[in-house]
Amino acid sequence: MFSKSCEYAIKASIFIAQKREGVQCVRVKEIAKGINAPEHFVAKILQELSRKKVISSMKGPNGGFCMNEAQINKPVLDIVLLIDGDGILNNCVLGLEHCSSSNPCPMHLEYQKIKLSIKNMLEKNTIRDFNNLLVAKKAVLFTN
Amino acid sequence: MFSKSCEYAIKASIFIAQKREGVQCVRVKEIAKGINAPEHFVAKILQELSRKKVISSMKGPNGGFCMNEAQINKPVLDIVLLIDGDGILNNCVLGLEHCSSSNPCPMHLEYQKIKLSIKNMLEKNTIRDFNNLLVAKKAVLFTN
DNA sequence: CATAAAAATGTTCTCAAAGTCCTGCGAATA
DNA sequence: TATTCGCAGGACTTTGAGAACATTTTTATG
Repeated sequence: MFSKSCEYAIKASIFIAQKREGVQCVRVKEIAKGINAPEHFVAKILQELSRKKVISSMKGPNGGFCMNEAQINKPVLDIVLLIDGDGILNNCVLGLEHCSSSNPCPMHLEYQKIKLSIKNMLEKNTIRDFNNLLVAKKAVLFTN
Repeated sequence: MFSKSCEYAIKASIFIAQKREGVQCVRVKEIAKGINAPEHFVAKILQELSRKKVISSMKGPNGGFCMNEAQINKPVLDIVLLIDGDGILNNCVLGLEHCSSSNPCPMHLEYQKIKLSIKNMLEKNTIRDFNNLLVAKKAVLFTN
């Protein structure tokens, strides 16, 4: 479904939202541990998210990554589009180059419904929504 | 969604179902052309499908691949499970090793619905269903 | 101002999936 | 029974995502 990068991006964002108390920043190392992901790889993804203003960053001592209210309230779709592009919403399920309702592959019509429900789900759920589940101990970000 | 192998497997199966008039076989070369895929790679996938009885094969002159009635009436899910495994139905959307309703990732509940609709779609649609669209000229297997 | 901490940047390494190539073997038919 | 066509299947190459490493830049603070 998502690329590894995108999985990490989503998990990292939720993790930052969760740890963010006040304006405090979270360091890469802590994030990587918290979501059980390779540190350097996560660092690179966070840079990308930061450059595109999906999250914020502070250099220097006590620096790290953080999110403001507006960022926390963004739909998860924003992250997905940024990291994986819109392929998940547009690509043909059978890999045809030009597959559309006017020139569909055999599975197009059926798969269109799936894509819509995916889009819907990613649009209506924000980082905050998923973070709330975490805070309420109704979900976890990593397992052993 | 699917691996390239799986895309080719589905397209090839639909193509064979479509070309199959009577008991005639379709050669690899023709299949590869018809679904716009690398011939040798398709050959390998078709061997796999044939070994697992999802399609049939005939050696020698006028040989090739074909499908009987029972095979054509199988749900597409059979092919997907054979080539890609059940990951598409079971894997965690955020890549957690042990993600379940009793120990869910934040997106688990929402994504569960998507997975169910995918399973449903792949179960209720047979090769024949998709082939029918092709025959009715309401779909194509490759584009330029 | 010096120093240390942490993000930013860019390069390189690794590995599995995708794709290609090659040779052997079996079946059909003239 | 020999010849031809096409499957069987292993081995190899390519490609790109994922991951690790090294260096630079920025900033807080003593």
